[in-house]
Amino acid sequence: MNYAELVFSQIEQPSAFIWNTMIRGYIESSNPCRAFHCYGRMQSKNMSGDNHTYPYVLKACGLMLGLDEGREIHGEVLKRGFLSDLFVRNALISMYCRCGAIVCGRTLFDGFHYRDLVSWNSIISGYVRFGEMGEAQKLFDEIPERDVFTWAIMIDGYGKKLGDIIRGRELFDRMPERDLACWNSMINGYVNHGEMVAARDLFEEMPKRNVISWSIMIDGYVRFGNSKEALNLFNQMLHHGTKPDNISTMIAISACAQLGALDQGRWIHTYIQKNKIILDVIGQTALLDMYMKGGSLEEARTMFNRMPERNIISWNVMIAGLGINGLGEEAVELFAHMEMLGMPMDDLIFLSVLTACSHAGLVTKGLDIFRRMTSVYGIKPKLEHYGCLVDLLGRAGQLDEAKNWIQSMPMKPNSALWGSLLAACKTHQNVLLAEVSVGRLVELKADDCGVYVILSNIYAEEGMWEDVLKVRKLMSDRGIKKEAGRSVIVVDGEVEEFVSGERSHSSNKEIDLVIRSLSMMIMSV
DNA sequence: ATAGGGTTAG
Repeated sequence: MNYAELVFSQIEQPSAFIWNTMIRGYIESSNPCRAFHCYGRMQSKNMSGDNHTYPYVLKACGLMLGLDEGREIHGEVLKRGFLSDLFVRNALISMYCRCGAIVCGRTLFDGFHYRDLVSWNSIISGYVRFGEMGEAQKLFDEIPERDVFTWAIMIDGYGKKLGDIIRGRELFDRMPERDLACWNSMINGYVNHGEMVAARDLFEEMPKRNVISWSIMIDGYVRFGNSKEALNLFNQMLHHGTKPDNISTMIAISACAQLGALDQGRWIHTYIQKNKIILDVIGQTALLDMYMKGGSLEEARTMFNRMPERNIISWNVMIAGLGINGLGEEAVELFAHMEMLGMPMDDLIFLSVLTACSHAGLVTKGLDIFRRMTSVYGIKPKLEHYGCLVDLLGRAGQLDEAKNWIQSMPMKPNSALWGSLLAACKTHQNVLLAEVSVGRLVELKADDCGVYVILSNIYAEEGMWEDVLKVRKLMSDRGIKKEAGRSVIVVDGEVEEFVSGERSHSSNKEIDLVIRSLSMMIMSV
């Protein structure tokens, strides 16, 4: 497109066809705003659009959700008598439907008797987009003939999160011939409803797959917490010879991040570079996150420093990661840098920086940031922020101060908050507050083994042996057991999950795995 | 030329 712009700028008087080509180019490179702007330039050069221009420009308006701009074009269409053109009319209907002005689209649809399948499909898709399946179904029943688009639009609508997947499947089974997009829509419908087994069945059954089919499945597994299967599927996709694109690689990276699968993540990163896949900020942030979650602070730093564009989430990943790795000072510095740049702030960034403060024992700094959060940025602290504050004060031994915050906070403390207070009580030997915390944890049904171990340790240190025994007995009465640590690595292209204290792997392979995953194990504990 | 399929990260 850059090259096209260069050539275009050298043409003295571009024809309408050339203008149209430029506008189409912007749309195809997902730049509808520039497409619209290009049309503006065309007009300012006293070039008027032809019957091909309007559908393009209207599509741009629809894509950028520019209802006002779309109305403007509508006016011109009327003025120049293009409303009799079916293509232009359909484009107007589609524009209104995309922008949410379905009534306007419907008026146009009803106002003319010359309609084709595109008119019908456009208006049906408008109702589908805004969840009005009833009206969509009505039109679907009235339509004189249907093509593969018509069916696909309906299947897609029923496959939405709140849609009726059963009816979607009925349509899918009824339709005369299915193309790839229909299969993908149906599978995506199951994924949206969390029915991964049904999705997988269809996926295995479908005659042909493309990168979108694979992405839908891989994304589904990531979304429902089965990143291990997501990575297996991603590897299968490569094996099948389907080339991943920016979206599918990004999904795979987030799977790696979720698993802490650093090696596989690195491999994908290299693959991206080798195959000249262009990742946007989001994809790059996913990589950054993957390195952070994989514990490679150095690679994360390099990634962050080389990013041409960073948004609040990129900063957040960095600040949170530094904090978790004990580099609170650096996290706070980064946060200060953000403030200096006048970056927009949200509640999550404060959560990260407060966590960093508490891990590094930066009490004064943390309190200051907490105060500025409301006074300067107008962000109301949530339960999690109070949790950070309590953690911060607790770790620093200011247990009474922590207790005061708990008492004055406007919401009910949760188990994480009591848990962190309990941990602080252990560090700073406070039996009374520890007992209160355990009491609350029991109330919240969050009394796992760690809670009792801590409590009995506190008693032990105070020499309160009877209480120690009481706790131990309570534990066995309640059948509380120690939970296993988990970690995941990739061996010979297979994703393996590890559960410490469990012998699920064959013995010689297991030894190999143990050696190769030692560092992962340490990190996951 | 206008209508349908994966949009994501903390």
